[in-house]
Amino acid sequence: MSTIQITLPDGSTRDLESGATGLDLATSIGSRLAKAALATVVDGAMTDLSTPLPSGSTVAIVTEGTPEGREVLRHSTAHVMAQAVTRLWPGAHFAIGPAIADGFYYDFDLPNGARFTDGDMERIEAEMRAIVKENQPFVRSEHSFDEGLALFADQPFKVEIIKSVQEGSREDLDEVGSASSVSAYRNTDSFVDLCRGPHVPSTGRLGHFKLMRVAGAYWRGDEKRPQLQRVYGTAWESKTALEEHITRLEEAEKRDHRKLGKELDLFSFPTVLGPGLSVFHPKGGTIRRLIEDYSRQRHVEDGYEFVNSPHITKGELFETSGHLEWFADGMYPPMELDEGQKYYLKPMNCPFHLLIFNARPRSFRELPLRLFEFGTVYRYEKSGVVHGLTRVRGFTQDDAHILCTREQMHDELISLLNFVLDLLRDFGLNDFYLEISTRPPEKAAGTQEEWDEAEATLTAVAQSHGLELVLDEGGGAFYGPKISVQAKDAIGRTHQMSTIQLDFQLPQRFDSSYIGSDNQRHRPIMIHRALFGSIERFIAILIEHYAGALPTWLAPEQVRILSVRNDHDDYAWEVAKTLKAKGARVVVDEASEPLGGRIRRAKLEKIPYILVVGDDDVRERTLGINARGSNDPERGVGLDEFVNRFVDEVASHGMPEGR
RNA sequence: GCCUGGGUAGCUCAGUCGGUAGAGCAACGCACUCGUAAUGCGUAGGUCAGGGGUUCGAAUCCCCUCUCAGGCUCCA
Repeated sequence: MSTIQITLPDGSTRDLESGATGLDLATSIGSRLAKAALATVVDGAMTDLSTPLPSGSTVAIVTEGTPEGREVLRHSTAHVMAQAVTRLWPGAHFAIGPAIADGFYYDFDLPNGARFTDGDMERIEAEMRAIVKENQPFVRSEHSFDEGLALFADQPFKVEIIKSVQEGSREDLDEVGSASSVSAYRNTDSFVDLCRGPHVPSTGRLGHFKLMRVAGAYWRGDEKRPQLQRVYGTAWESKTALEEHITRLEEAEKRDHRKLGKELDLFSFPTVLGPGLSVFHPKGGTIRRLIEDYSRQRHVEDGYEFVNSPHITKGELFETSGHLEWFADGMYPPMELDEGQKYYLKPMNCPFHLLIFNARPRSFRELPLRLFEFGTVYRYEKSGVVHGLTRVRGFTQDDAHILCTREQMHDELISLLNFVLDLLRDFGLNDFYLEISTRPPEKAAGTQEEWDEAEATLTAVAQSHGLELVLDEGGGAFYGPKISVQAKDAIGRTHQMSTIQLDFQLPQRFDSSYIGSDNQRHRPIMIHRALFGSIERFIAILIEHYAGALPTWLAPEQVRILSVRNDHDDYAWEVAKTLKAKGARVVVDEASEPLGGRIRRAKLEKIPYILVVGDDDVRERTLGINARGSNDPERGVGLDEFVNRFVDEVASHGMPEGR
């Protein structure tokens, strides 16, 4: 018997009998590894544990609990679900079933137009558990295209995939395995699925899964093609990992800004207004005012000019800008006046800012001109897409347009990105990465040099911040490249925050120009930028980031003072007066009901500081401090000491020290 | 826009087989005056999302509309 030599990831080598598989390799290393093994990576490509290893290859064992291991496990679980569905609904067609973040899905088309209901989830799960118990093997086979078409003759979606690969489409290569043949995995005589693999050795290796929901999904993601039913599930390597995942979902749900917005009385969506239209209540309005005030202050410091524009305009403006040509679907239909004049609600502020620029001849000496506005815009989002404050039909952008010369573009972008990151950090968002969208391959406004310079500058600036940079090749709009700042929140979700977009197009459409030092007219470059994106969305992200416990400087109510008995009320009001003189937002809650109940209510409202004043405090001019996040009140703190602490914390944008 | 599931008091929810509407919290009133996460008693609060239908009788069954949630598509 000949032997083969295998190199392990650590560089060591092992000799195995010819024909040895990944499982043999794992077994030769240790029984625990063999038990945890799910698949192998042979020279960088994932294969099944049962595939014979080629001599001289470098092999890594994929184990449970690793990202690759989970992917294999989830993908295999998707197959089990497809089998379960075909058992329960004979004749069901299945389309595509990949592993995704935290789980998997599979798309189905049930016979006779049948639909899944929520109650079916349990039935399918039970059938899946039976399949797991049967410990069916995953057996790989390779076929020619014709064999593949015959094998899946009763599965039209699979046939379509095979045919499209056969015709040279690369889109479905991942499903099939290669451009010259198709691979399939068989679990039983009656269930086989087209698949690239790899899979776990047998269904007995699975089991820690849960079906989450059913949803409609278009075949091929195309709105015009039939809608299939997608079943989502989550799957993990152990019961503990599954439970932890469920707990994380519950945690995210607790942070949901729509839920907290209601509980904390910040904003609402009165149904009489229509979908995607919000009202801010006093507390939410306070948060909003604080965010806007701070933003205004920073913009003044950074050399922005404040402008203002109306919410409606004649259609001509958006004809000039091109919005009516390209973006009409996203706009509210026009209001038509008696004379036939059409007025539109504005979906964007940029054309107005260009009118301001164009209002009189501009000199190069005025550039860069930075025009800022909290501009409220209206977009007719499709009814199914509105979501809390993050996707609405009426919202306010912290919108600015910078008009500058091409020579100024570089420095302007550098200072702009610094400004953005600095501002976001002031709100406690610290974990960023950047995404750069570059020149689209087909048509693009502006010269190649302008694009190159803009892209190089954006890249250099991003790198100078040491931030992770994701390239969105060719993803820019035709009128200019874009950089967007993605921020990770406290539980690791990413949100698109700021966008900085260069525009080589709009100044041309509006025939904007400035007079250069050469006494000639020149076309300015325009930079669109919104740092919060929209204030509504930014508030939503902050609420979720902080789980509603906003830092003291942003808390609508910062301090609540509770008197122990009514004869402490006067002192409570005196403390309130002292704090208000320092700008604090304070409420006094007099002793009309027991202290415990008042403490509880204030805690539920996530107020940063609850101050309790009783006999000792009136006598000594002190306070009892119950800070948010703490269940261990501090007694006998001097009033002046607290005031200083509070003022420092607000100035530094800090949080209460909940011990 | 499409698919699936919802909509009962301000909030969170219960409501059996189709038989005439319930709880807790919040609100309001009275009493209680208390040192760190729920004081007690009482009062009031409903077009069961809206409209239509079936029925002796509808929160409950059927249809339409509105709206919300989760997805899909979309997000220049």
